[in-house]
Amino acid sequence: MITFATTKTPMFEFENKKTTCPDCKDKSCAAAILSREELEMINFNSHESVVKKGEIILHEGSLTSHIIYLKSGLAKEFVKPTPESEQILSIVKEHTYLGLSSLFGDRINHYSYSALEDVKVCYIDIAVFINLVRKNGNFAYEILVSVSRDSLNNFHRFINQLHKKIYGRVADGILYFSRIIYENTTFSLPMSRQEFADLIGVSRESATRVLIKFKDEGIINIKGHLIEINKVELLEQISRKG
Amino acid sequence: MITFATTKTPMFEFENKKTTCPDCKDKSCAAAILSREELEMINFNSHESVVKKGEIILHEGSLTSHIIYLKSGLAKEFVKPTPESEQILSIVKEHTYLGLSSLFGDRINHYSYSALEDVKVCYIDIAVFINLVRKNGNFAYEILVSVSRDSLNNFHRFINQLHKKIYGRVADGILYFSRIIYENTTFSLPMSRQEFADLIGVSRESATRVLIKFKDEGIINIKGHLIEINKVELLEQISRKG
DNA sequence: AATAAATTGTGATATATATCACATATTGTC
DNA sequence: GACAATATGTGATATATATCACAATTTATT
Repeated sequence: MITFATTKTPMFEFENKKTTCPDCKDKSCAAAILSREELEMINFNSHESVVKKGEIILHEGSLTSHIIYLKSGLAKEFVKPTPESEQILSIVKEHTYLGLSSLFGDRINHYSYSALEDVKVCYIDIAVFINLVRKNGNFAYEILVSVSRDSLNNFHRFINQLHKKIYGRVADGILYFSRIIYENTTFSLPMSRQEFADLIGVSRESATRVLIKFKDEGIINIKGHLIEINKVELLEQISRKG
Repeated sequence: MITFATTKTPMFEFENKKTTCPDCKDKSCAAAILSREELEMINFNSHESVVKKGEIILHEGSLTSHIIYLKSGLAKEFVKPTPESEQILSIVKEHTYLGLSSLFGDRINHYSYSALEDVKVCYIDIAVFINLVRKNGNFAYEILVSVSRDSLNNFHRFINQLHKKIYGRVADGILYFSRIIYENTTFSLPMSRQEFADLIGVSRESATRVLIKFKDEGIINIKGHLIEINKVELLEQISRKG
């Protein structure tokens, strides 16, 4: 059996865990197929924590010491191409591992993650995690499915982004929150206009202009962060056209 | 042990294999750790073929029946956002599996692949491949490493593309072929100007203008498809600046 | 509740690149 | 080798969006 480098101690203190891994109701699909013994092993080598809105969960460039599981809440995955600009790659929902591709890629975190609202995370020792992958092919298969689906989803969004003009991008962004994140035509945008612009790859002023135009045209209603889609089909058409 | 749906018969005839899998000198890193028995099992359930330049290896939208291994040559991975436009996502070198993320994602091919020159490919039955993943955690781990690294590499290119202007994109494109594909400052671009433009996400005329400008400024030499980089540091600076 | 800081929305202007048209060069087919 | 088809390079023009400046609004802090 292969073992790995010792894990690094996180810099901040953990809250005591309220639920053990075997009894956890927020397991990932992959974890759900693990045996009780395997879950106990994870339980013994992991910690749960609450991260407050706006706080960094994982830094780009840092060494992966733990695999981080987003138990509840929303986070944003982003990079800073320059010190004063930020590009948001995707929004991460609950029941998702953060940085899997970085872990298996080269052990360095390629993206940063921060909490968009107060979130619960579990830090799982990577030696234990990797050992489970190597020993349990079915578990490895489920992790492969996760990494693959994340990759496909994010690629599709990037491909769309690359060939669409600003109206299509704004429409895509709105539909992303409606369809993928909240599964509702009414939702509260969990970020500033600047962050929304960073997600869809346009300037803040341009994003605001188009949002206001969609509002003036009755396609959506806006009240601060609250967004309500009135004309779904029209928005989808704008999304398709680009 | 779990087994999967029967594989579909490929539409075209295979050439007889010249080398068995255990004796193959072009194995992937993952395949290199398989036992002789496991390699014999793959050998028994796979075929080798030559695909000519310009021919499609795998169609977007098709159902995955085989995992395809690029034994030698170059291919391009692309999508067609509209019937008359094409976006090249990446260039695939030899010793790479095609469409791994689609296989593990949802069994439908999300991208198309075509040969940029005559290539050799092996078609491996996916039931056998997936069975090996489930049974051999170390093999699964290596496949995870492959999928993760592909994902990281392609994401980085997309992130760069999204925030760079045209000069940075052309510089990136040239350096991509020099550093990643050919590992040489002199190489023959294995595609038309239109395809190069499709890879970096600009119009054909704009790509040509910048290439000619780089040539006029002595940064590169161009002779048809042949490109020679004269000022690597300057090109890298342009690449960084975007 | 007052105040400071940050965010948002708007107007004006600058600029980067796409698009269009077309001549020339290169490649493929017979 | 001749000819057709495709690719390339260039000039002119259109257009989309970024940038800048700043007033108004909202949020955070005390």
